[in-house]
Parts: sequence; structure tokens; C-alpha cells
Amino acid sequence: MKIKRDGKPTINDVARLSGVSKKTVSRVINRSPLLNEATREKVEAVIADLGYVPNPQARALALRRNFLIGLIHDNPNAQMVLGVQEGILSAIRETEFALVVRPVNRRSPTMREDVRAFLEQQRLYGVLILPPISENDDLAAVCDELGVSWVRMGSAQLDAEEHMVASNDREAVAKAVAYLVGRGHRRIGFVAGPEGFRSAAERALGYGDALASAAITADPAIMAEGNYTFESGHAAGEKLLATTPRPSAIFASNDEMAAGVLHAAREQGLSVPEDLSIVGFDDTAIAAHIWPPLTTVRWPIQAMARAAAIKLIDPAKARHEPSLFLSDLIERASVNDV
Amino acid sequence: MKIKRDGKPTINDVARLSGVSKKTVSRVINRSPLLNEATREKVEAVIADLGYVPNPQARALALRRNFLIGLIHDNPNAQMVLGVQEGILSAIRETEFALVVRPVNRRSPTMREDVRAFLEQQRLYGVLILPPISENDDLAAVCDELGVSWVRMGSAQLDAEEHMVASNDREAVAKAVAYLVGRGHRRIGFVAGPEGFRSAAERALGYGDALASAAITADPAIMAEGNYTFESGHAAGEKLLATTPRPSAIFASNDEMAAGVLHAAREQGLSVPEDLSIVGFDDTAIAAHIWPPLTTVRWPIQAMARAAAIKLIDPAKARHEPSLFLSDLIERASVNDV
DNA sequence: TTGTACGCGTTATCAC
DNA sequence: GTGATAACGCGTACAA
Repeated sequence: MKIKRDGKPTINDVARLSGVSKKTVSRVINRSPLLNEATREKVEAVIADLGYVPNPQARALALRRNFLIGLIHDNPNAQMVLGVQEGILSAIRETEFALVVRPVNRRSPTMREDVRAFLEQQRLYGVLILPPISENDDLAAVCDELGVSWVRMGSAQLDAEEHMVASNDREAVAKAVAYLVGRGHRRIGFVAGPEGFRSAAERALGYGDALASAAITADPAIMAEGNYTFESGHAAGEKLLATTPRPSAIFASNDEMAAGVLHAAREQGLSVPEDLSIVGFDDTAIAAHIWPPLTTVRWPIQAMARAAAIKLIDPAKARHEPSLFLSDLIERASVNDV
Repeated sequence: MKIKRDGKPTINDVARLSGVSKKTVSRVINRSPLLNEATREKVEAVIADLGYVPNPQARALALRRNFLIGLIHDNPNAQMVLGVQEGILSAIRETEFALVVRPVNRRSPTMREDVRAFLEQQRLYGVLILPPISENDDLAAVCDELGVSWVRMGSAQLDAEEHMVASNDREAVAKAVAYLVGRGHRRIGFVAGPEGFRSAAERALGYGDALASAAITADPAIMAEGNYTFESGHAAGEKLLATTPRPSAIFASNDEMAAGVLHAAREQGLSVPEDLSIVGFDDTAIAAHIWPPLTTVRWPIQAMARAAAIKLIDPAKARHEPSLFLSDLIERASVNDV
């Protein structure tokens, strides 16, 4: 009998040592139901003894599919990306899947081709696409073309359930603004996200919904558009705070912009929340660490990512996973009663 | 001639269509130098025509190594992890390598075994280990045992060059504290990181160096230990600000703790930087967004991660990459002259 | 400079 | 239930 000189034991070693064919070993590994219990135990003993671990490359070759799932994102914010990674990992832990990440540049003219080359080269099992780039239908098309399954996350239901995990941003924002109304605010400013972003549109709709429910007429003078950056929030804050009468509260479509509004308020000598209440969206690390700590809306990111990963790797189990998630309002210290 | 029914073209298809053996195609792919130019062009034309992409699983099997590099981390902070991912990606872009991520829990008793199982199962080409978990020598040992190459990032040179990319935290902190001295501060408090962390020790040494250079005697009363969290920084700030005379400046060993110190100061009615100057370390997102924006020290994370990845995949090229990086002091608004 | 034959470690087919 | 044997797609001796 030939002795393996180097490295790891293979299925052949296990077969030889346990006196069965390698197909039988394969059956043990893959938990085939038609298998003599005694044989199984014998083989399992040898596997444990040898410390045998199946080679995923060989498996991938034979099965014509690998066990890598990809995460494609355009760095919406670090906290979110990491949360998603944790969520995916919680779904694939204890499985043979691994997570490969691929940041892309939304503005690059070669973005589409980059992704295509990546998918073509790595032959991933499937990919999960994060917002904001998930709003780009091109990517889904590329995936379909290449035969890699995909699931995208987003701020509204864009696709059929098996392809989509969504948060209901519209409803979440409506609740947040209603919360301000409940605290007595009537003149509530709004800082929108950039045009072209679905999340921005959804959040704006939620704002409108809440005002309508409270029978408050929207005033364009206290609405401004930002691009999800701190600086744009700062500029929007300056604009809104210059209006008369001044808003008693401002909802910003993300935390960065809310922080910008906060700075603008401080520069004008206003106290938060005494003179101005502020609510943000996302619950990034910033929200908890600025002063005062920001009341904000939090996506259940990990749970969403987990659900998305399960959809990808286990469609049967995915039936029990929700596709639409509602965000929570995180109450901190940036809101006062009027 | 058999026609491939499904899916992607293989090396055999290319060989058949270009009228050469598959070995020749293989030579073209791997840029073998001994190859007739005409043959090469002919084959390349067919490759382009077919849109042929080599199957990485088959390659991995034949070569007995795959093209995945792993990132093992314990989520030091989201910004850093993402920066590292970007850095690695910039090194592997245009190569056949892909990045697989693996967050681990430093406190889990099974951490070591988790990592081992991961490495054993995925048979990675190599791994890159981030602080703080990179300070754990066990992981390097596991890698050696399993024959996966590794490089770790850290706050001081712990290993031979081929295994290490380090920032010189000691020197960086010394510079930051010297900067405070240069602004006229003599009574400078220090918030240390948790015991057992190499980075904490290095930063403490840097603080000591700077004081010694300025002939200032260290005063234990204005030194406290935190555990790199906001809350611990807050507690440390309360302690230091209760001393008499009160420090005119505080250096905190990371930004989270610096933010905590800032809150503590504010609660005592102190203005920053008028009454107290603060310097942090890391330049996380928080640093730029708190009020006032925090002067802090920034690791060149992306460059470091890029160098680490190059060490992993291309030892020859790695000779031209630095192994020791010096951090920059980012001046913002949290420091005043005394 | 190019081709033949075989191995890499696994799964699938189809007999027994 | 189990086992030969042939894929899977590529790289490497070794020969030509």
C-alpha cells in the first residue's frame, strides 16, 4: 500500500483504511440515507482518526459549482458592511460555504465589467448585493446572464421574494416622523437623500405619509436635499435653520447628514434638543457618539443579511425567513417635546 | 467532435478550435516563455473569441493550492476592517486571487479551533491577521502547522519581515504627545488601552518617551486604563479631570476613549479645546464627526494592508514594500495652545 | 517548440 | 447497500 508522503489524507486513504470503496466514503460524507449503519460508523471512525477533511476544490470541480458566496457592495458605510458580513457568516457557519467580498466603485465606468470578470473568474455559488449599488438592475442582469444566483438588499421590495430582502424604509420613516409629531412638533424639516437613490425616495415618501396623517401641510422651504454626506447635511441644516419660522425638529435621511445638521445648529448657537430636535437614519457608530446621542432609525442589518444568505444557499429553509423587515426607532437624546 | 452542451468553454474547447494540444493552451495561459509567437496569437484569438476563462477550481486542484486569501479579524473597528479590505483588494485586483473574510470572536474558547477548521476546510493560499487578534501567537502557530502562509498586522514588529507589517505606534504616540508639549502643555493625562494588548503597551511607551524627552515627570494620578470603549474612556476622563491640578491635555489611546473623555469634560462644564485639549488614536469615523473634530493619529491602513497582501502573494515583489509604517498626526480642532 | 499520458480528490453512473 | 470506472478541467513529466 502506498503511503501518502505529504499533506492531508484523501478520500482514498479513508477508503483503504476502512476497507470500503471511496464511493462509500463519499456516501458517508454526503449523508446518503441508503447506507449500512455499521459501515457508516466504521468509516466515520477512520475519518475522525485520520482527521480527514474533504478537499473543497475537488468537490467543486466534480460538482461543477463551488461553495463561495460573494458580497458585492459599494461601501454604503463601514458599520453596515461589517454588520452584513456578520449576518452572512452566522448563516454559513457550520456549512461549507465561505464568504468572499468584493467592493466596487459605483462611479467607475468599468464597474459592470469588473463585476462580470469577477463572477466569471471565481464562478461563485451566488452573490449578495448591498445598497446603494443593489439598486442598479444591471448587476442582477449580469448575474442572470452568467448563471450565478443572487439576492439583493434594499429599501423597498424591488424583486420577487427569492431575490430580495428589503427593509420598509417608507414605513420606518413615517413612524419616526410620527414620533416627532407625537412629541408635539408641527414644523418638521426634512433632509432628503440624493436623487436616484431608491432609499432616498422611500424615505421622502415616508416623511410625506407622516405629515399627511397628521394633517400637516408640507412646506418646501423646510425641505432640502443632501447626498448622504456630513457636509451636505451641514449645508442643508444651514438652509433649514434660516427659515422663518424655524423648524422645531428636523428629520435627516441618514446619520451623517443628521450630524451635519447638528453642527449647523450648534454654529448658530442652538442647543439640541432644547432648541431643535433631530432624528437620523441608519444608527451608525456616529449616532451613539455625537453629542447629544442621536435618536435614529436602525435597520436590522444582521438579520436581513442572514435571511439573504439563507435564500442563497438554502431556498427550502428560506421559506421560513422573512423578506420584509421593519426598522426600529432607537430613542436617544436628540429629541425633546416642543 | 463533441460539442459542449452547457456552460463555459474549457481548455479542451480552446485546444480543439485552435488546433493545438491543451498543454499548449495551458502554456499560453501561464505565459510560458518558450512558445512560438504565432501559436500564441492564434490561441489567444480563440480564447478571446470563446470568452474562455480558466476554471479556478480545476486549477486549484491540479496545483494543490487555491487562490483565496483569508482575512481573519476580531472587528477592531468597522472603519479599519473595511480599510484593510480595500487595501488587500488593491493588491489582488488584476490577479486571480480573491478575498475571503472570517470574523472571529477573540473571547470564544473555541476560537482557535474555529480558525483551524476554517483553514483546514478552505485550504487557503494564505491569511492576513488583523489586530488585536493578531497579537495572539497561537494563530500563527496554527497556520504554520497547517502549512498556510500568513502575515499579520500589528502595532510593533513582532515577527520576521515576511510575516509582519507593523505600524510604529510607540513613535507615533511620542510624536503626538510631543505635539501637545509643543503647544505648551506640561500636564498631560494619558488613557491607556487594556492590559495584554500590545498596541496598548506600545502607546504607553510612546507616552513615556515623549514625557522623558520633555523632561516632564510622569504622574500616575493622571494616567488611567480603559478597554478601548467609549464607556471606559468616559470613566477614565472623569477620573483624570477630578485631579488637582487638572490636566490641560489628555491623550487617549484610541478615538472611542477620546470621545468618552470629551463627554466627561462636557459634563463637567469644560470646553474643548479651551479648557482641555484632547488627542485620540485611529482616526475612525467618530473622530471627524464629534464636536469639536478630534485631533488624532492615523494608521496608513490601506497601504499597510496592501503591503501585507503583496507579501502573501508575491514574495519577490514584497521586497520593495515597506514593513514598518509610521502613522500621521491628523490635526483637527480638539487641541489649543495652553 | 509541442504533444501524450497521467494525476489532483471528489462525485455520478450503473452495474452487481 | 456497495463498488468499479469514468468524468470534472487543468497542470506536469516526459517524450518527441
